[in-house]
Amino acid sequence: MSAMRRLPDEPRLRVWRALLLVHAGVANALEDSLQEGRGIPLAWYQVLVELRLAGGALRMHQLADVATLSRSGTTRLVDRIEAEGLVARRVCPSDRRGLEVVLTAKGQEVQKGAGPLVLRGIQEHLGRHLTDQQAVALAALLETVMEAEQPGSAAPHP
Amino acid sequence: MSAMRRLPDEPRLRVWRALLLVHAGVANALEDSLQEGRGIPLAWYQVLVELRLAGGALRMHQLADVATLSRSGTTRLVDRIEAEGLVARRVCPSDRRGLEVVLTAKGQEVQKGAGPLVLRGIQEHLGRHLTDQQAVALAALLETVMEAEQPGSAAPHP
DNA sequence: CAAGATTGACGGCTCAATCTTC
DNA sequence: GAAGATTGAGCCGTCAATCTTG
Repeated sequence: MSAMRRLPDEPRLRVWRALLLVHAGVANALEDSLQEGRGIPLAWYQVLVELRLAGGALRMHQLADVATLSRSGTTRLVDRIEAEGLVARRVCPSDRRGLEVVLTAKGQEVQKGAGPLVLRGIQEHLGRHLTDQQAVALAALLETVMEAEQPGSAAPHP
Repeated sequence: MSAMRRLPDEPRLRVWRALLLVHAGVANALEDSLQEGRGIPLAWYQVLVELRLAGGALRMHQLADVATLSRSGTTRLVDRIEAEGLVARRVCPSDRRGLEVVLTAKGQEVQKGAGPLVLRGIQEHLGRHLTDQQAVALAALLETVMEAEQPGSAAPHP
């Protein structure tokens, strides 16, 4: 074999390297699947999901946080999704500076329709290679890091 | 508390959600650290590391693979890094269609200098929250998925 | 004609500056 | 004046088309 490449021995370096590759692989797969199946990018689906998880509405800056996007990036993203009628902007009743982004009926429909595609993609490119026990362990480990880095992102298990 | 958000119960969904957030957090941290400390983007560092792991040189399309980037994206990325003198293009001796990207002395120097910053960033935003045992377990789980999805990416433990 | 790499056109994101409301 | 959101300029990535070599 000619192309022998060394891997880092340090476990934390191995974690980061594997995290990069797995993330890229799954993200690309979901991107393609959603684009082909529903004609929307993964970022749109993530917005729709976050809105549903939040109960239907989020402020712009909250959406920016959960989407790990800048404020301006969120503005432009919501512009595009709104142009397709999947979400709508409403002035925030309690603070007239702010805007609420709300799911439209069409948005809920698209989100529900896209859900199975995303589930299948995750299963195909991630879950399939793990036993149930391994999946639980992996989720717990990643959530340990997530919670430590982003306290208040969400309660572990409501 | 008002902003109560639900989390998915399905372990594989939890894995994907946590993977997204952890990846974004660490990537942003490393990006900032490298930009401030060495004046280079994370993508540049990754190219330098991949070249070193490969023994000093890679073909353009090989670099595209390990960097999970398109061919054209790799062309432009190497353009910028080459303009700063960290890598150089050499015509491939065995196949005159191809180009080899090689580390320059300056590139090796920058890579060596940036290494500790990256290590510290990974430790700070990822490793710190895990015991040694957990880090090993997490690396093993992610590598299980990585190997299954990208056979030949590299041997697990040479 | 297939493979390797590059170029042009374009989409999407970020930073800094701006406007509005608290 | 600070926070919420938007806009303009610019960087970085992709896709499709192109050029060169096998």
